[in-house]
Amino acid sequence: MGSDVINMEFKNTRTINNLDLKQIAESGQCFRWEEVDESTFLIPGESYECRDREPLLIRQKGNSFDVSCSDEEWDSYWRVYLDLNTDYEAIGRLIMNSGDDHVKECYELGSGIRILKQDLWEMIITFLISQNNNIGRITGSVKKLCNICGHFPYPGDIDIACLENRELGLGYRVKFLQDMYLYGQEHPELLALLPKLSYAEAMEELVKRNGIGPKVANCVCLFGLHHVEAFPVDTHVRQLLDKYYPSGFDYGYYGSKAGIIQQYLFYYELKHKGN
DNA sequence: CTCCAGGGCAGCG
DNA sequence: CGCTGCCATGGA
Repeated sequence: MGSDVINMEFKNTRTINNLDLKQIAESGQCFRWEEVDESTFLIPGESYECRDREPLLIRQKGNSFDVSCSDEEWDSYWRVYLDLNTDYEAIGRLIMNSGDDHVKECYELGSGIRILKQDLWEMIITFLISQNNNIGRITGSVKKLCNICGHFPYPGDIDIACLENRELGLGYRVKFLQDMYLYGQEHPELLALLPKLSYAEAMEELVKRNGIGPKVANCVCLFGLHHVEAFPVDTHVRQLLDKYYPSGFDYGYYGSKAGIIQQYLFYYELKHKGN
């Protein structure tokens, strides 16, 4: 994909507040952004619904962003992908009025993070791979998975036997992916159904699948279905909750936006572990 | 060498 | 219900 960059040029400049590409790239929600340089990223554009969408080259200078796509592509896809329709100013005010010093510190560090609306199938597969794994290895496995067919493999795109290739580094998760790809082939209605469901209904449906438990399902809900009330608790979040909130975290205060707060907390925790 | 990573499952009691 | 051992793999 890197060779695409030399053939791309910026067509437009946009002003956007509360958006920091590098923070998002390091926030553990996307595994396929390609860092061209510290302020420029190449973001894959294909999705289950549109497999030939061009990638987005985007360069940040403060709150000014050079982008490679047309106005139409921006309005029909990238604006939603980058969650620009959500009022992050309001979330900042909510945090500042919370009386929670730790959340304020996390927000100070990662206020440019947004919850991306990524491809649903990609999130299902990616977060199946993520279980009991680390971000570097997840990134590697996803990249090698995409190299098989030149884009992220959707149901039917790959022979599931090739998932056993040790080169992919999937470990014991091979069975989970094979089961998921088989189910996706036999039940193509799943990807149309899930977006119609409520958060609770989507959770219930997702955890039926082999290898998807509460944490993976929450990540799919948060990053693939944009249920921003979803609050995934992984090993990092478990540790930070025990460390900073021994008497309990006030989820209720943030209501339907708790998942966004979770991402600020997660990013801060990751940063303070030397990632 | 052990421990850990954006966990979940099966097998217990 | 909750608890425990196990599941591949590679980097620290």
